[in-house]
Amino acid sequence: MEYNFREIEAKWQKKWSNEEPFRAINDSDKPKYYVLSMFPYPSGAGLHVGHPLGYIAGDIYARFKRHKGFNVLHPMGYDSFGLPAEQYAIQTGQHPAKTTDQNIKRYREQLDQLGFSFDWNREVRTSDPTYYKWTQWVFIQLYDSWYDKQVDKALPIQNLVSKFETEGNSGIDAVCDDDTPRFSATEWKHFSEADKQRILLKYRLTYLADAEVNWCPALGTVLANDEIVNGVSERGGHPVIRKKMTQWMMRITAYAQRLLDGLDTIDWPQPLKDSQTNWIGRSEGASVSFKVKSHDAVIEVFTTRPDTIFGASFMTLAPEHELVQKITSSEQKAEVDAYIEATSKRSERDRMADVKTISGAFTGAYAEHPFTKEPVPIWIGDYVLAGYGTGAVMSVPCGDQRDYDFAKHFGIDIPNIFEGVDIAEEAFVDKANTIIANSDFLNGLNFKEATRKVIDELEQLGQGQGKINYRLRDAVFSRQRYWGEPFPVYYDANGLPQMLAEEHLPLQLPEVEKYLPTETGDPPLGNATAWAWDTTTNTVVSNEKIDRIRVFPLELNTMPGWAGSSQYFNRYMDPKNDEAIYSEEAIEYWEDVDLYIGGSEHATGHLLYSRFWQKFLFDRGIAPKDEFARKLINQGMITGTSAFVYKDQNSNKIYSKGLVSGNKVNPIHADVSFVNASDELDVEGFKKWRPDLADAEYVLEAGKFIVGREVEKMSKSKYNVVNPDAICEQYGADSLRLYEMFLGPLEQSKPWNTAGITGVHSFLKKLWKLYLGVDENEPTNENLKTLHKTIKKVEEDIENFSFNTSVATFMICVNEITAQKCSSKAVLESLAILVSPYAPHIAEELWERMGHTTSISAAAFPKFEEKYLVESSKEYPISFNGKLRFKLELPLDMGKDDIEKAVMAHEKTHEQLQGRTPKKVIVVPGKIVNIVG
RNA sequence: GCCUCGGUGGCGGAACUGGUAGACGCGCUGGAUUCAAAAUCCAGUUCUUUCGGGAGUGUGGGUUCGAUUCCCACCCGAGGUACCA
Repeated sequence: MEYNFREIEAKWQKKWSNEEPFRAINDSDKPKYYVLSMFPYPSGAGLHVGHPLGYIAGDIYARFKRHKGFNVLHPMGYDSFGLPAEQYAIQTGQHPAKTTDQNIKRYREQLDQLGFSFDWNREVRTSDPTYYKWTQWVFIQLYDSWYDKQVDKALPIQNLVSKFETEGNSGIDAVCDDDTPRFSATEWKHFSEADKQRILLKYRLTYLADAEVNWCPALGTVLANDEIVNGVSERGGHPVIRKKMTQWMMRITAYAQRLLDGLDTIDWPQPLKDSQTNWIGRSEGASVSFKVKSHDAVIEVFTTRPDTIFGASFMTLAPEHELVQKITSSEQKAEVDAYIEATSKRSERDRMADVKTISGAFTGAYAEHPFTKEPVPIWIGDYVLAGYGTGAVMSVPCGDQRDYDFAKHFGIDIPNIFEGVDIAEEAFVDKANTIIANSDFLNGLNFKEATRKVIDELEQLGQGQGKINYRLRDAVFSRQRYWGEPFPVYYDANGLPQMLAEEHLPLQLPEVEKYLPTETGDPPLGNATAWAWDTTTNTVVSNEKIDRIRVFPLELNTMPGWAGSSQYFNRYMDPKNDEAIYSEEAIEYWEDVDLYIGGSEHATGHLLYSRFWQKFLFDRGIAPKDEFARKLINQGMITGTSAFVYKDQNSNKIYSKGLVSGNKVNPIHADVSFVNASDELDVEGFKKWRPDLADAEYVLEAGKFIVGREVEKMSKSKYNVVNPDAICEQYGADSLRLYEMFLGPLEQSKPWNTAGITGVHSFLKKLWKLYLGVDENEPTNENLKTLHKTIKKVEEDIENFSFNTSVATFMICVNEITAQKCSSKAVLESLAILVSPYAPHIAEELWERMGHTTSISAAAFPKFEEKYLVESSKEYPISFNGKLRFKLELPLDMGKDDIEKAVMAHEKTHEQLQGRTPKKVIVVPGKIVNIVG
């Protein structure tokens, strides 16, 4: 009886889809376990062999947990709003919903054929109105909240309004815009309704602001910082410029400290935590205000080195700093203007790429040093960023390399304020070894002491205080795109935003003729003819009806890609609930994700925003946990193994790899499907694929054409993409699952090489054969030893996410049991359960053939019993000076002294020693004997 | 530059708290079976060797009876980040 994987896999996939054994229930006596793999964006290209890696690992874990008696939630869905579908719509006119649907179908087929135990009843799609209703709902909750620093949490905005009514805002410590005015309760009461709304916008956790944003002209939208890589858009690699626009913003900065602190409470990979830490960029220091001489102005600076304040020999402002125009002297005006003009022409990318060139201009103005009262010249320079801190620095050339370089370049004084340090060549930046000198009351103090002291003194003067600064900026939440969640917002007669009431959600995406921005430069939703909100009927109506009395224009922007993915893990808990984002019972039961698996590329995007939303939901009592995922694993990338042929530059010859040397050649990618396990090229196939190279002369070696191989990212353009469909067709899903795991540690990146799959495939065939003559015989001790050794190792491996070593363990087990000619049902049943998380189809089939009528997925995991592994003797390695010389079988219960006697009496020991007396004999019972001397 | 992770046969990789380096698989070599091939099975496969042995986990040092494992310095590769004051 052959192992017919095609028949078996089709049979069980159908059965699982009909009988739904993986349906999770929200109420169970069993302990819960929530395994989640990051949901995919359904791209048109479908899955390649690298994509399922994390899904397979998650599926193995989910299946294992079911065997262990847990009620497992293991859902899957689609992050189905996004740019590619919209770009495609722009090109072809096809509605993104349509292409997205097609792509999802294709994804589902591919996922289904891999045998995942997803609970498809819980599928979510971010582009589905029943889903984005709740994305809009969370947005409204954010809008209706402010952040109270005193209790360090988000509170309802109504609570802030009552405070304003009784005490104004002077006693309130809130996260708000910098330009928020002070007002009393009486003043508040006299504000117009519109002014009240404007004030509240300065406090809301999502708010409208004129922000400097990253505008990508090619994509016609703004981008968040994490969507820009090396100064160009992450998608498409288009240039990005700075532009001031009115945008929805998320006040994520309110959570900066908690996002940092929370990292200590979750089991996430260190590199991921590090990149979030860097992204948040906390720095501790002081803010200092410098008075500007002969102007009524102060310059606020933030510094992490207030201890070096006596070394400040100039100040530098960002060219965009608002004071520049005001304080520049008439003599310097021409130079300053020219400099500002020049920097504004340089793109962000230029400025980033070129960090070597030092440039700047003197404003002609002077600040006053807070302590010495000496004049400090004020410069502008583009090395100071407008967007960080206050856009101004106190420049201490002896203590900061950039200030040092700037001072050297422009011939500015470099006073030395460090004890026993030479600054002739470079600045001294070593905080830990700093002793301050030439600094009045700070002399002789170290960094910590001096910092504390100077902050005290600044506070006395009223010119500064200790401050913590974060690099993290509030997140731009508007996108000028069509294919995203519409904001549940209309603009009233004052042009102020108003939220739709919860009961009118979802606000559905309108139909448009074109997916491009309008002629007037409005976002694509500006093309919609019916995109106005009638406040009497609470429906979307034609734009013609807009009267700004009852009918108002709706927001034209849509939400960014990360909106939908910031709460999907919670929505899975109760995905069909139409009354609430999820029921209280559901979230009380599932609480949070126990295991989250996904790529590390989401470190500063999805994973940071989701943590922010979760903390917010927690503050507002909507979620019971303030971190959504306890443990997270980043699966490594599967890279491709590209194949090359070598075309001679001077002739029409194409060389096999071994014949290249000495010839000038151009390597040309060959599609990996034409290459076999021994790196031989199917030349005829290749010629058909590349007709332009069909008439070339192919120079073979030993009758074969051998390709060169190189590991590269798996991509269409490198012709190294391997499709899982083809693998499933040829070897089956179980083989693919095993092989993906067998490649190496889950978290490492590793190259794909289809050739190796024959190993796991023949393992499955051997496994299958074992079950052809199952009998009721009692297992021997040897059988049980093999089995229990395997149970122990596999269980440990799964718990450590070391799936590659389990596969090796299965192979060893099957090899041993085959050699033992064991066909005992007791052993084989256990083995089938062990294998089933990895290769579920074959396991189900074998299980059924052994007479079971219920799914193996519900069977209890075999219990490991130590007693079968107890050995009576040990083959001791006997080494001399740490080098193994021979082995000696001795009883395990033999004592140290007896072992030494037995070893010393052995003839091979005498041979080794050749009459010498050993200096020392190390005996570690049960481990090793080492003879020294 | 900084942060993080990694470096072991021809290849992917294994080695628990320091204790027999190279498990398992691919590939390769030889053999069996076959008219032949596929498939399957058996044996071998770190390098070197005068067949006794010798060397060996990126490099150099250190700790130890003993180091792939711990410590120091360096080299290389991958990822992240970068005028962040």
